[in-house]
Amino acid sequence: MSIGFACLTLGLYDYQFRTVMAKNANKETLYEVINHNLTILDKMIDYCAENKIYMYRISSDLIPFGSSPINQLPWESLFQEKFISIGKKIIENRIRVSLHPGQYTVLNSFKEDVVDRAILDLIYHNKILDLLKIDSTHKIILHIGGAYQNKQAAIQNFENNYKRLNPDIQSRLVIENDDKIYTIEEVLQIGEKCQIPVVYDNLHNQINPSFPLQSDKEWIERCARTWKPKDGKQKTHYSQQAKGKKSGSHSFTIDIETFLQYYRSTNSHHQFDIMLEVKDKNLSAIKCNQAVFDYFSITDLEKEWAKYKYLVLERSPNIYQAIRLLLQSKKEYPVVAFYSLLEEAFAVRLQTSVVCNSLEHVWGYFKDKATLTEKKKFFSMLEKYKTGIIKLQQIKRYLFRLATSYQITYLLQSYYFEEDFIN
DNA sequence: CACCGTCAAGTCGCA
DNA sequence: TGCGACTTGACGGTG
Repeated sequence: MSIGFACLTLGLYDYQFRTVMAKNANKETLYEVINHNLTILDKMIDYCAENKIYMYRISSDLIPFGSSPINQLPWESLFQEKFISIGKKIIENRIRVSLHPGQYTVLNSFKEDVVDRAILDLIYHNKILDLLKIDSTHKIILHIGGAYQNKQAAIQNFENNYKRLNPDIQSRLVIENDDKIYTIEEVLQIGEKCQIPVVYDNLHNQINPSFPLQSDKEWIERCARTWKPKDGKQKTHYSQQAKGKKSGSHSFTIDIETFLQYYRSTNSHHQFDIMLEVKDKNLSAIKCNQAVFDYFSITDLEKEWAKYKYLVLERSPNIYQAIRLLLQSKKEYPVVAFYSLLEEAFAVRLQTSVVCNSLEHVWGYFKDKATLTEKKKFFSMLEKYKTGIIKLQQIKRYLFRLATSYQITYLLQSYYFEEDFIN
């Protein structure tokens, strides 16, 4: 089984997808953006393989306006070879990919034009998988849609419109319970009736539950029966509620203890795949994979530690020391303790004096190389940060520029400059 | 260069 | 009946 992440990465340099606004969507711009996005996708697949992450959701934004007449570029033929080579890489590395049309793709609408656009959008998503030349174990995940004050009629509408889809699309389509309208019981009834595999989403079920209540394990077991051999391994979605945020918001990271509890209570025989929905994306995917699979070792923890260390030092020198100690014995594999300590560190509020201490540590990489001007600039920024004139982001951006110009690989490969960690 | 409004989709809930 | 919220990250104009 596999544990994967969705669409984007954190802490990696130059892995950003580009988008285009409708008014700028001319052929030249579209060509450049699609070409760029396919290059990024190719790098993402490499990244997954290198990190032993065997599941990845491809962003629907891969081809801007991919299902809209705004995009008049014959991108399928123009980029055919690029798709094929990425597809080969996906197969060679045994990575399972998926696609997830957004909330605005509504197959069960009572407005014919909305349904037409939904079908075009599913054709677009299917086309990506076709161009990659990968089979029907690589799925397209869809929600049922609106309720329109008459759920039974709306469900019937979904079923009717599903039957209008091309069998190729049907063979790849799977349906999922959502956080507002369709519960897992309702989605299962549709899936069982129409032979559509069902993806169980634990958080959606938590906030939009089906009565009588059943355990995650029970729902997952019932969903399992909707998955046929041609569909590949059963897929599920897993996320945790962000504390203090509104219901349904995904947590920043996956709490490893909570995850393992869920994992052990549901997936002890490795019978299904898990797509994580979490803000820190690839980082939680690495964490959960390392916590579950025996093909990781202390060396892999050390590699992750190298990337996290200055983020930990800038929050808690005590936890920094504790992790150093923890990883000293090369015979153990203290994966849960390691990630629990990381989580503990990220819960610590930034304190200016501690942050400055770590900034000076990082400055250590430059102090023999930097020019006098650069040195002056850094220490003047440090003073401005101490007095609250500038933000941490600004001084880190400066250090990132230095790391780039002096090619300090160790820093450039770390998560230290990732701005999503600063809040 | 930092900051923040805008974009793009369909449904639903609240004036 | 109409309009804002919902959602998301990147774009792109402003200061």
